[in-house]
Amino acid sequence: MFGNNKSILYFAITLVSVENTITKSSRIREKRKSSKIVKELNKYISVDCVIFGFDYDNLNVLLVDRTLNNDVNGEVLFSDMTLTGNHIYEDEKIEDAASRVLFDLTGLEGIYLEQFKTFANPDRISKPNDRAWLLNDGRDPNKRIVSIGFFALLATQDVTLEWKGRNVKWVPVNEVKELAFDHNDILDEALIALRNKLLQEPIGFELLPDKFTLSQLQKVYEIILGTELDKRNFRKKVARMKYLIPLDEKQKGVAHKPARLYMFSCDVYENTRKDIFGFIV
Amino acid sequence: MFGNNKSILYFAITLVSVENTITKSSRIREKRKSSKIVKELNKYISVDCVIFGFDYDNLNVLLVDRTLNNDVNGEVLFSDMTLTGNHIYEDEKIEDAASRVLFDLTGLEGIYLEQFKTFANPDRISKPNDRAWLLNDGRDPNKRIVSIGFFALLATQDVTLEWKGRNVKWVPVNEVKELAFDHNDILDEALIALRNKLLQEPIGFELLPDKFTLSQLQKVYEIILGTELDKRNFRKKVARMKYLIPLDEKQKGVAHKPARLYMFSCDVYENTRKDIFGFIV
DNA sequence: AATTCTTTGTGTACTTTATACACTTAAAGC
DNA sequence: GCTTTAAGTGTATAAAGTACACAAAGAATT
Repeated sequence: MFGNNKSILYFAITLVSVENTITKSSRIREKRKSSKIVKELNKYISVDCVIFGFDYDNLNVLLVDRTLNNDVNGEVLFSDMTLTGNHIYEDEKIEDAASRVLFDLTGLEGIYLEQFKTFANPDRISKPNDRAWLLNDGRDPNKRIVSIGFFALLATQDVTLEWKGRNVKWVPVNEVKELAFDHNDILDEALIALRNKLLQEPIGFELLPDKFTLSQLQKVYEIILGTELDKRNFRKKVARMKYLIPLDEKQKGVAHKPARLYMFSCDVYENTRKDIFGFIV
Repeated sequence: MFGNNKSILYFAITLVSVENTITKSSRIREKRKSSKIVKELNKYISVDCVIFGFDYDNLNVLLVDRTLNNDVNGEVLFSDMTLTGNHIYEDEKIEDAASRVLFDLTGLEGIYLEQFKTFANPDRISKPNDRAWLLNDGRDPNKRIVSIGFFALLATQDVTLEWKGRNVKWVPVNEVKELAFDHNDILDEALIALRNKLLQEPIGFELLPDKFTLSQLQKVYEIILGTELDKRNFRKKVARMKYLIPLDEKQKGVAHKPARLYMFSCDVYENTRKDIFGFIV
């Protein structure tokens, strides 16, 4: 019934019609006008977004500067970084809150976003800096805050960072220092979830531009899984994945033999995917 | 670095010493005295436990009867079922809250429990019955409640249900009718998470008694994955899993050839597991 | 125009795993 | 001792995993 069914349904797609049928998971990356209606924020529920960005060399995570100044003399009391996140509006779905955080930072919509874990232990706001930060912000550090963790995947070159006022930047995940609150834990769990997902479903392309080369895709796997892969074997493997559509188009402006470009076809994937596979079947 | 390393570390374990080194994931199923200190419950955060129980024929889920009577004449206003769950105490970790719910219902500790998803959308308490139920209970149905979903795995025969006052029972997952709140959604997501996990890591034995036969283990996979497996191929596959330890002991009291019993060795598993495996490596 | 540099793109032999398939054996109940 | 029931085992074929090396394409340099 499940299992590795070899005679799977397979939709033939000609190279001519490819551009029409291919989207990033049927969602489109585009800008929109911010049409946020100001409503009341829920004080107890927040979403934290671990926004991963790939730049061909590193897996990066988007971090926000958190600097607390002395009210009187302006002296810097401490300065560190946090993951991106926000409290949710009272009538807002949590997925929408995560999309909103992402949109406010990147101006992008429709990018890959997945809930991976929730953090709600009573001691998650216990460090002095965290308490001082919340107090300064008029919040009660003794109240438990539930943080629902999402991770997002995008190509760094697809995004021009825009966050009014606060400093936000890409940091390679293996260069991340001590973060605010329990954000190191959240990042660690996001990485675990990302690795698992990457081994389970074809989401590697979400970290690349719409058109990508096989070497770029291979690099995604190598960097995130921390392993080296053989080029020929990797290509043999992806050749079996009919949803990776070769285009009649090549890389431009590279000082070497230009590679063929590929796209991911969500349609083909949905129609050819095996139900489940892994440990036993 | 990762990948399918064939020369994996392997601890030889003789049949003589097996009983000492084998536990259910190093945790012990035992009873304890309830030592709950009554503290304040957080009104906004709850845990819902999808408690799965396997009985060799079905995958069951533990459900609680929810009947609302008219205060005046005692007439039954409605009667349906819910998943098991509770709000958390103000100083309690969410994993501890889930363990507590489980312990209160089953008297068991140390059983497999995993956070799988959080449910917090604003419309999750919108059905009239749900609102009436909360009102009757002195709670505000307009306040958003975050529910952190956990699933638990156990063998139904390991547990004698004990919940003072309220009716609680095992229901086969494919016979579950409409549940309270968004509990059908939660159950569906728990099933998806269970299937994924079952294909990813050896947790099937968590649904069986400590000592089990290979046919019982096979049945776990068949029922949960909804597929039929070939007996010889299944055994060939588990023969490679060194953490399934054959015992010098056989089934008793069965009207046919008794099967050899096996145990899961958490030690061997931890020492021989490949780091990650699946889609690409 | 020729040379260098860099990355692309391809094939084969071997090993391991997956799949399909049927009969004998052990114990209990009658 | 005969029947019933599930346990336990092997082989042949197909598919996938793994290890490994060199020619070709374009850009940059001389």
